[in-house]
This record gives sequence, C-alpha cells and structure tokens, in this order.
Amino acid sequence: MNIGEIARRAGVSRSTVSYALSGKRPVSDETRRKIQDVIDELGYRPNASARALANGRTSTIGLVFPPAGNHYTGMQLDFIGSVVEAAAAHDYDVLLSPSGVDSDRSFQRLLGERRVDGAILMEIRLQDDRVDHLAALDFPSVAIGRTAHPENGWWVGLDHTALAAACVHHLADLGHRRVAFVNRPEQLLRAGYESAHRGLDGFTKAAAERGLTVRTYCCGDDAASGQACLEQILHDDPATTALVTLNEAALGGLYRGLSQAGRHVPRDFSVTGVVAGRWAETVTPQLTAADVPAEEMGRRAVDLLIERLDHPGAPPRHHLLAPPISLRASTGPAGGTPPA
Amino acid sequence: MNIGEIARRAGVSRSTVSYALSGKRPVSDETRRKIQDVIDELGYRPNASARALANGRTSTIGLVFPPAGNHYTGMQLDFIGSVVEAAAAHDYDVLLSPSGVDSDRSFQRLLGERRVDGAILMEIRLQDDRVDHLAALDFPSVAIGRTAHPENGWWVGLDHTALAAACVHHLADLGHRRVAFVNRPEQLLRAGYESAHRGLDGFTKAAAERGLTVRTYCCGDDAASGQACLEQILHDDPATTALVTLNEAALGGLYRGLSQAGRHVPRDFSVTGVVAGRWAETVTPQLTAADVPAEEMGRRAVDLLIERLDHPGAPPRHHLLAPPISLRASTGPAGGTPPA
DNA sequence: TCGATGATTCGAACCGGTTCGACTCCCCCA
DNA sequence: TGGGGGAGTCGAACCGGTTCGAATCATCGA
Repeated sequence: MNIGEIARRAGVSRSTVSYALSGKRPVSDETRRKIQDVIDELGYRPNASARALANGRTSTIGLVFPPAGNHYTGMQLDFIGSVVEAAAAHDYDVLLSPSGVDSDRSFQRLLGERRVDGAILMEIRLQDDRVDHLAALDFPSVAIGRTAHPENGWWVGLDHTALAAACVHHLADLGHRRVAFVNRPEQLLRAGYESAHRGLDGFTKAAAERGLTVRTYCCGDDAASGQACLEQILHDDPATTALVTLNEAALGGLYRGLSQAGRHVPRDFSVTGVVAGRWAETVTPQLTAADVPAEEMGRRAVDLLIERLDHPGAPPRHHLLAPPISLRASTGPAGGTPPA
Repeated sequence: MNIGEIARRAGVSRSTVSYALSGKRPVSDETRRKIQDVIDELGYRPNASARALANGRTSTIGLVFPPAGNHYTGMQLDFIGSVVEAAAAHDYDVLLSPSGVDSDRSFQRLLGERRVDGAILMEIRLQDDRVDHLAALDFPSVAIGRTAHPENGWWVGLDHTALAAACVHHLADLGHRRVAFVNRPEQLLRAGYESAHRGLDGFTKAAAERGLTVRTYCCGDDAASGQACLEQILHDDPATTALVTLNEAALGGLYRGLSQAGRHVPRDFSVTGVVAGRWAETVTPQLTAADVPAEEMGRRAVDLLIERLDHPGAPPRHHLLAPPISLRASTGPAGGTPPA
C-alpha cells in the first residue's frame, strides 16, 4: 500500500498521484477522482518517513524538558498539554525529550538525527547550554523561559522578578514586616534555573525597598519538604507573618505546617506566591497568587515556533508575561492573633 | 554531512560506513578507525527519516491520551513522565497524540503514516474503538487500562473494582454505615471510562455486601466541583459520615467543603479513595488511599511494548495491579461529634 | 492546414540511509 | 601448488515519497 500501488491501480504514474495529493500541479478532475477512489478503497496514507526524507520536513516539533528526577509539577503538565494541543492545531506532532543539558543522548537524537523541525525548551537556566547550542546552529527553537541574556532569542517568559515583587508589595501593603521566601529546591537554584533566580531577586529587591525583614529558603518539590520548611521558618523567626512561594508542589506541605503550628491562614499568617491557577484553587483557603498562565504560554510558544519555521530568517520575537495577582483567600492584614 | 560524504572523506564506500556503524558485517580495525575519525571530526549523525525509511522502524512509540478538554490530572502526568523515561532507557522516543477516539486525525497520523513502531494507550474505555482497531490490525500496542473484554490483550491495569471495594471495607470496618462515592465527571462515565465504571461497581457491590447505605455522585475534575459535590452530599443525607473518591482533582474541593460544613476529618468524617500517592500526601490531613502506582504502570507498559516489538507474535501479556491501601490520616472510627 | 499554446501526464533523479550478492585478497591445508 | 574459505569491501538495488524537465495531446488562431 504505497504510492506506487495506488498509481498502478489508478492507471497513472506515481508522480501524478503525488500531485493529486499535494495539489502542487494541476491534475484533471477525472484523474483526481480515480485516484481518490483507489485511495479511499485501500485507506492509503503516505508514509511519514519517506515524506520527511524527500522534502526535509518531519512535521514534528520536539518538546525538551528535564528528566523526571526532579519530578514534574502541575505547571509542567499544563505546558505539555497546551503545547501538544496547539501543535496539533497546526498539524504538527510533538516528540518528548527528557534532557536537562546539551549533551544528553536524547537531545542529540532530536537534533543530530533530524527527528524534529524545531524545538521548544522548558525549564530554562540563566546559563543554558541547550539554548546557546541551538542559537549557534540557528536551529528553529523557542524557549519557555529566559536566559540571562535573552535579547536576541525567541522565547515566551514569565516576569518572575515582577511577580515576586508584586507579592512582596501585596504583603507589605497589608502591613506584614517579617516575610519568608520559599524557593524551588536548592539543587535547581544552584543549577541556575531562571524562575528560582529571578523570583528570588524580585523578592529580595522589593523587600529591601519596603524595608522588610526577610529570610529565604529552598524547599524540595513535595509536601513533606514544604512542611519541614515551614517548621524551619517558624523556628528561625517565630514572628514571621507571611510567606511568598514559587514552589507549587510544596504548597500543601506549607499549609499543613501552618495548621500544625496553630497559625490560621489568613488570620495569623498570609501565604502568596506564583503558582498555576488550578493549584491555587485546590488548597484551602484558596491561594492569593500570581497565576502562571501555563496554557497561554504553551500556545504562544508553539505559535512563535511555527512562525519561525514558516519564515526562516525572521527577526527574533518574544513575549514576556506578567499576570496580575488573583486575590483569593490566603492573605490578610498583619497583626492577627499571636501563636499560643 | 550524509553518509556519502563520510564515505568519500574516509576513502571507502557508503556501505562500508554503514557496516562500520551497525556492526552487522566485519570491518577492519583500520577502516573503522578512519571512518570514526571522520565522523568525530564532522559530528555526523545518521538521518532518522532515512534510516526509518530503509529499515522500517522509527524507534519511536506513540503515547495516546485524551485531548486536554477534560484537563489532565496528576496521575496522567506521572504516566507521561514514566513512559518517556522508560522509553528513553530503551532508546525510543515518545510521540504524543491527543486522541480520544479512533477517528481522530492525530491518531490516524500516528498509525496510518507509520510515525511510530508501537503505541501506548491511556484512559481506556470499556468499549474502546482505538483498542479494537489496533487489535484488528495486529498493531503493537499496550493499553494502560482494560476494556470490558481484556482477555487477549496487552495491558497494564489497575484493579479499580478491588481497590474501591477495599476502601468500602476499610470504612465499614471502622463502623461507617452511610457512605458516598465521588466519581469522575458524568461525561466520562457515560463515555465508558473503565476506572469510573469498575470503581463504581466495586464500590456498589462491596457496599451491598456490607449492608451500607450509599449514594453515588459524579463530580467535575476541579476543586470547585468537588466543593459543590460535597455540599450536595451533605444536603442529600446529612448523616453521611464517609466518602470514597476516584477523583484526584476534586479532592481539595471535597476537603474544603467538609471544612466549611464544620466537619472535621477524620473525627467527624472519613475520606478515602484511589489517588496518586503524591496527591494523597499533599492534602491535610493526608489521605488514606490506595495509591495509584503510576510510575510503575508507565514503566511496565513500556516494557511490555518493547517485548512485543522485539518478539512479534508473542502471546499477550498483562499486569493487573492492586496496591494496598496506605493508611494515613483521613479516616477514623464512625461516631465522632455530630455536626453543629 | 500548420505551428503555437496550454493543460496533463510521465519518467527519472533524488532524499540518505540499509542490505544483498559478488568480488578481491590472503591464508591455510591437501 | 592449487583450491577452499573467510575476512573485508564494493556496487547496486531498494525503502516510499517529491520534484523537475520533457513528452503528449487537444485546441485555437493564422
């Protein structure tokens, strides 16, 4: 059931079948109909590998994200889902590659073996050799996140600096003076993850600006770590009345820690941060937070990549998003009941 | 930078380069070294499309899951992650296909255009035309989940019937007599999702066996729906003292509903169900539940698929898993304080 | 009535690998 | 010293599409 078989049964040449399908040259109505009948009867579909070999395009984009070791967060899931969906709308498939660094085997497969026409990178680091490598090759790619020098790149980013600062201002406006910052795991911070660094920067600067007393913490991506981290916070400074977090997966643990310490949210303690909206609504009380627009970011990344694929040589474009804080129920004025 | 260029520079024929790389025929050490030098110098990697065309294998497996409309749960994320990782260990890439039904364009692309060597299907229905179609074609595939007649299939399943029943027995043993069941959304139940059906069956039968009074509910996959569902439960029968749920995403909402109704978990109300372990530990109090071993299921599905690919014609195999209930903190003896 | 023109269609080359059969040495044994 | 056999290599065919140049045929104006 290849194009030759179709041609034979329809009594035409292989090239005519190809033209009938692609429409790149005129084919008479009668011939086209004859060919279509045979195709329908046999349920023929052109072989993707052969097509990719012949015209140099695979109609596949690669989605590069870090290996599961640091296990996935809800945000990443939302990215994956929206990327797949947006790609499907453009008739592209999505190939997953779990690669943290440039030298990963899986990353080499994607690029070196030409399995994909372009790539979307997740979990960007300030210094990211994957980004540098692709830029040097002029390989079509779009990053979800920014490196330290994003000027000439293609990316969709979240303004973590501004968002973390907005959280600080929100808390300061409510009268909080002693605030903790709960970051992603230390290992990610050391590796240079941009969200962890920019978020920390934004928090630190805004806190200084407002004259707040702060402490910053790294916290594992799970509930148990969140709980432990909260205990540490209250141990280090029992007068802390609020926290800002980037760590979605730890959120449930932070809440649990507060409840076990007898601090009521938001009466005794305010919690806010940067988290996917779906998660913010899962916890009780619902989290006042800057909602990460993961769905939109994935979609925009795909749109940028398609644009870059369709117009090679087009000037770099990017989107920097800074969603407003959604007021829910986890923050309130400072000065509630002190702990027992 | 194709194989011909390598051959030319190394002063040998294209076939010799191919044999040097594949090892399928002997090549002298000197020739091999010469070829390797050229390859290293140029950073050559064989083109995946050409290779796939020539030997009929793409080294890619398809992962078919439903479109995002019913948005993804944490369980699905864990499946995806573990499948990708397990596939990478076998040198396979993973292509994602958001397809609920057989006729989806994306599904047709995967199979008809031969983009993948085999497929893993998620979110199985009792009557699943994707499964039937693949079985009829004898296309290598493995389902995560079972249809109504799984006898001759390749699958990795969770014994939802037994798990739901175990939850019921756990609650009955604690003395609960009026128990609610919170299922996945009605639309999924109607579509025939196996987990929803088998879970409901197991719950219903075990409840009858133990002489419990029960009500069953469908609930949207989000916190707001969970909260609404819980209100409905207490409205329908305020004497309800426990619930069993399959609905991970609604869990936070169920807890919120209980707290707002003034029911303390587990003193006044017990909650249990079938949920990914990571989620069970996120809520407070931590959920006593049958933990879905998503990571293991994904890995086993890949292993089965690889086995099927390596040994065409091998007899069907499957794994039916029934993890024990993990006792955490969300269930307790019936007869706590009645609500205010 | 003849050449030009345009609409269709065909054959062949090409994309970049893999694989099969055949050929050339060279060594070893009868 | 001739022949068998194995190691190593080459050329050509093939996988299943796409695409370019050229051939065919009917129509139309001169």
